[in-house]
Amino acid sequence: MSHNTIHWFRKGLRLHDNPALIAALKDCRHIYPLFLLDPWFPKNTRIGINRWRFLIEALKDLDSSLKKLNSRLFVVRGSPTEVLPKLFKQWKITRLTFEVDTEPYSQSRDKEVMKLAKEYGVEVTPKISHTLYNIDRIIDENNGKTPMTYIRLQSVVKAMGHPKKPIPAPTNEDMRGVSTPLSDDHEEKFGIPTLEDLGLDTSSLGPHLFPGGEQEALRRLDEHMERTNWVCKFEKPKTSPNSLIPSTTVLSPYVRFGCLSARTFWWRLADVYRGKTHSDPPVSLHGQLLWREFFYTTAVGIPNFNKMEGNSACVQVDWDNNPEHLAAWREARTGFPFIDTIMTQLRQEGWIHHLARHAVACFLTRGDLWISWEEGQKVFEELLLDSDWSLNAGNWQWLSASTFFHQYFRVYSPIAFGKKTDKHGDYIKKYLPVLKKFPTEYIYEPWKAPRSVQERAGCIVGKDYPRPIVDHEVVHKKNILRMKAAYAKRSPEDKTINKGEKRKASPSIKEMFQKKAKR
DNA sequence: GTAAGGTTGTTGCC
DNA sequence: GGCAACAACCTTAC
Repeated sequence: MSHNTIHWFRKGLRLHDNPALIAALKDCRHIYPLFLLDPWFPKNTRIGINRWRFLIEALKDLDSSLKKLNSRLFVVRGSPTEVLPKLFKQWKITRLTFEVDTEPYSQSRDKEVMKLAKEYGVEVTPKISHTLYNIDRIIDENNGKTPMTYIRLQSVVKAMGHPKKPIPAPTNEDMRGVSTPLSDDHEEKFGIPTLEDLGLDTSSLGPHLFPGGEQEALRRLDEHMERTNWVCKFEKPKTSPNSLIPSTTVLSPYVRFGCLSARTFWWRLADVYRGKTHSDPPVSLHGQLLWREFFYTTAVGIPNFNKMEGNSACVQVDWDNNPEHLAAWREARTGFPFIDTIMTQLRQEGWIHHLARHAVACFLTRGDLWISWEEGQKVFEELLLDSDWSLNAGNWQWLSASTFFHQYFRVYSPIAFGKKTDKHGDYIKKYLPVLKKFPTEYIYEPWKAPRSVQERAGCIVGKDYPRPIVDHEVVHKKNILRMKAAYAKRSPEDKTINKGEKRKASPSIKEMFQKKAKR
């Protein structure tokens, strides 16, 4: 049978290692590569302007790659459950393919869509390619329990064998006998909108440091993989949070949108490692991909993963409600130059180093301001190009010592931490020009500078740059005691998500489909 | 029940 | 630059 197929792009904005797309082209007459601008996302999540730009660029790149295969991308605005049935009818669709997405909204959306597809007699083929492994299987292989430590996850996936090898992008050979019906008004009806078309305010767009798209992703991957010595020696904790040129790969935004396949990344690293001495997980680059896998797994296994309440793995903390402090943190005016610099870089450029994320996350939550990690999660969701539902929630829980990480007495100093890798404060001077003339001695704590020094630097603390909003020395000690109290309140059954019976079986979309297909 | 280990803390001393 | 002390959490493995 010759199918009319929609391949629905959501994440996975790429042609390489895209098994659902390859499946779409099999026994296919007409292929419709589709992207839906689902209003649910801007309504229920935060998408900053830099993230929008990255997405639009990724779509443009996809369209240009599809053109080379004599196809095009169809961009349609509207909710999937409304748009897809119309397209099923209009295009006489018999098959729908897409990449599995484990986020809660995606899961419920896809279940609805699969129900509709059945009504319309459309066959559905979901494929796993966003993660290294089938996340449901990781939990199954761990006796139905969510792995709560990285070491546990490592031993589970080790027993599962290597991640699958990536598959190549479709070629003109794969496209033989397959066509995309295009109308003369394709651009008007299905073209990729500009940021202006979407009614977005582009005045706060930052410098264009990380253009979106698969081609850019693969180019950057090649560039980094050529640095074999650097790749083999990579140890995450030893990279610098405040170097002027990123000390890590910054491939995360590309992996987030699926412009780069995690499996492609994994196997390219394996090629570099082969026959050489190299670092290992958790600190190696392979280790970083496994951290991603870890948080994807816990996000599936732990209900209410992006919240404190109703999240049984999460320590329940009496966080303060302090809108002034929250705004100061978000808007880079805490009075701590290291913190304000990181928040400035985040807002302008959409990326900050992992350890810089640690510093500002600790500061907002258990370190200084005692504000809920959920508030920080919202800000990162908006501003980080690589912000991802599972990873964002997981890392905020980690840093706030709410879940996974429990050594709450280890507190980052907003003054000392940055000095380790940037003694002179060059990073601060780059992003906070108001402090540019401050002598090195006071760059991390300008409020300590004598008045004459402040005057010479052309920056009076309290007037041109804020005074620190808290006394770190006092407040961090107090907060350690508050954490101690929060931990003491935990009842024994709070202490582990896996106490009691196994996680009730909730079959993945792929498994549901397989079960249906067998009938 | 206990010991070991946990990506990535800070300070002060040598 | 290395090391101990600081205070002491959790999960896992035995």
